[in-house]
Order: sequence, then structure tokens, then C-alpha cells
Amino acid sequence: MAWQETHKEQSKDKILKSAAMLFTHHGFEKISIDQVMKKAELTRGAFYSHFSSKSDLYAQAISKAGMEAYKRKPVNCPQNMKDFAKYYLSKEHRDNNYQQPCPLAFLVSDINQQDDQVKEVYTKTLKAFIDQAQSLTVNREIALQSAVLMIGGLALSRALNDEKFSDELLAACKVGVNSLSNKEGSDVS
Amino acid sequence: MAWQETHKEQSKDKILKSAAMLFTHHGFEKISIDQVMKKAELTRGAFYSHFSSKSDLYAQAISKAGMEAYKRKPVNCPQNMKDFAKYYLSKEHRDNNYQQPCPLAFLVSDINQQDDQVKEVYTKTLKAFIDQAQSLTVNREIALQSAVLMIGGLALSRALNDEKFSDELLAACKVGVNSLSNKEGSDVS
DNA sequence: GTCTATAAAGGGATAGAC
DNA sequence: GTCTATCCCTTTATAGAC
Repeated sequence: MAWQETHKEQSKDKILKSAAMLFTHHGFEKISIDQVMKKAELTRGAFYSHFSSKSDLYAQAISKAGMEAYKRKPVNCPQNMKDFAKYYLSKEHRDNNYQQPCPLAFLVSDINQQDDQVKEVYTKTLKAFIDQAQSLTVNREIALQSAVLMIGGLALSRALNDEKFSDELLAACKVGVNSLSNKEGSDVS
Repeated sequence: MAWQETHKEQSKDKILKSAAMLFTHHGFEKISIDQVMKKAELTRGAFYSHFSSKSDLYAQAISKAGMEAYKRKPVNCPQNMKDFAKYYLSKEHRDNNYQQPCPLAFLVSDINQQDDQVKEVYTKTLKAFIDQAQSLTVNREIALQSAVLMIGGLALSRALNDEKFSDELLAACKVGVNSLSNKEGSDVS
């Protein structure tokens, strides 16, 4: 028999999904609890039956967004680094055309301002991201460098108001990830 | 005869210096105009004689912090990419031990939430950063990749609550920048 | 130009009815 | 568990004296 969500679990899930999207796109400070609850089709007062604070919501929302994307799932995940980078470093991802963009890139400099619960969740998510990269390249150092090129490249590209420059940056990062993967095996550092 | 700052220019300069440090360390939203003015040893009311809004201050503060660091200055700037990366990807930089850290890394995901004036200033600063990198590596694509490894690596390292992991990430980025520089000339992609 | 005082708005969190 | 109403604090921005 299929899993039945209770009413409370459904509400919490809607709040988390709304929060993940809003926070990722606009950052922690720019989004109010009221906006999150409105998007979840609830009212402010109901919020504290599910979460102890706005910060608690932030941590759980990042966890949900990140773990759904990077938890080991053999099906429906990229089969090599080139595909991973192409998907990740796309203009669509940069231009908010993914429904749930990657919180690692979109929120990277937000995290340092938050409490330890949030930092913990972010750290776990980055580790999952790097595990996924490492499963595609074997070499850990290359996985780390590729992760920085992808997450850092996407984050930087989003901060620019010069589209040509931003495109150039994304392209250079894709080339960088590909050449890192290609050199693997050829030299053992 | 030496340059004489007027009283007004001195005040504005103190405000900008205070704002650059506070914003870079704590982000735009976490810092109030009051905090900036207190650090500059002035009061809130005086603020609007110098700036039209908090956002205006943000743009000018980022510009000051960034341009002082990356405007072409033949003296006192790194002579090769390895030294540049060593200085930039240091634990001291990550751990807030530089008086004026790099706004490109510390604020990267903050910028997308701001108005176009701020994005414009950030874009100019990144271009100056990349020009400096390019003057040390010649090849533009390598300069772009090195910039992402440095800025993205530093930004990511600051978001983690696992110090060993963070150290490992910084180290991998340093290695990455160095191997990019070393391969230059050897292959013409 | 700088100060004190205050207007005006927004948002986190809580109280109590249903 | 969810609702409405509200407390309370912070913060941006402005007014007016000096």
C-alpha cells in the first residue's frame, strides 16, 4: 500500500518546497515568512506549528533542495562530468529557468552569515555534490576542483550585468571541467 | 604641495571605508546605516548628505574595496599566479583576518539581489581582477578559470563548518591554479 | 555638514479563537 | 493545525535645529 501523507506532513512539505524555491532565488533576508506561507497557501500564524524559527526553516529548505538533487540516485543523474557540467553551467540555470536551482551556488555567500545549523546542512550538501562528482572522475582532487569551477562559475555568472562576459565565463568553466577530466589517468599528481 | 582633503571628503572617505569593511564581512542586509555611521564616528542623520540611499553606499563601497585591490599597480602586487593564489586562497583570508577581504568572494551571491548600479560595479571589479590574472598568465581562458577557482574556492570555503574539509578545498584550488599556469604554452587549446 | 528626533513601513514571533 | 490579530523591535529615510 502506498505511503499516505497526513495533513500535517502535506502542509510541511508545501512550506518546505515553497521556501526552497523562494530562498534559493532571492536569498534568506529578502524573503519573509509571510511570503513563504502565502506561496504554500497558508497563513503566517500556522508557521510555528512546523518550524521553530525562520532560520530553522532555512536549514531544512536547503537540505531538501540539495539532497533531492545530489543524493545518490543511479537513475536520472549525469553519467559523466561533461554532461554534469553542461547541465549545471547552462544559461538556463543561471537565468532562473530551473524551477529549483542549486542552493550551493545561489546561496554560497549567504551561508557565512547564518547559524551553525545552516552551515552544517550546507556542508553536508556540498559533500554530497562532491561525492557525485567523484563518482564520475574517481580522483578526489579533480572532483574538488571541478566542483569549485561549477559552483563558483555559476555563482559568479549570476552576479554580472554583462551577458557576453557572463556567457564567456560559463564557457571557460565548462572547458575547465572537461580538461580536468581528460587529463585524469594521463598524469598521476 | 600635497593633496588636501576637505572636511566633507574626509567624512565621506571614512564612511566608505567603514562600509566596505562591514558589508564585505557581514553582507548588505545584516549591516544597518547606523552601524556604518557609528564605525565612521558620525550619526545617522549625516548619512544622506553623502549618499542617496543604502544601495548607493553599497555600490560605492564595493567599488572602493575592489578597485583599491585590483586596479593596475605595478608595485606591491603579485608577480606570478602561484603567489597570487597563495595569498588569495589563504586561511587568513577565509577566516576574516584580512582587514579588507575581497568583496568578489565574500559577496558573490549577494549581488544578484541588488540593483543594477551594484551589479555594474561588481562586474567592473571582476574584470579588473581578471585583467590582473591575465597579466600573469597571458592566456585569457586560463585567467578566467583561475579567477573562478580562487573566488569560488574562497567563497565556498567560508560557507563550511568543517575546517578540515575547508582546508582541503583551499589546497585543491591552489593546486588547480598552479597546474593551469604550468600547462600554459605546453598545449594551445 | 552634522546633529537629534521622528515618521513610516516591514517583518519575526506570539496569543487566543475555532 | 490553522486562522486572525497584534505586539514589538529594527531599519530606512526625512525634518528641522545648530
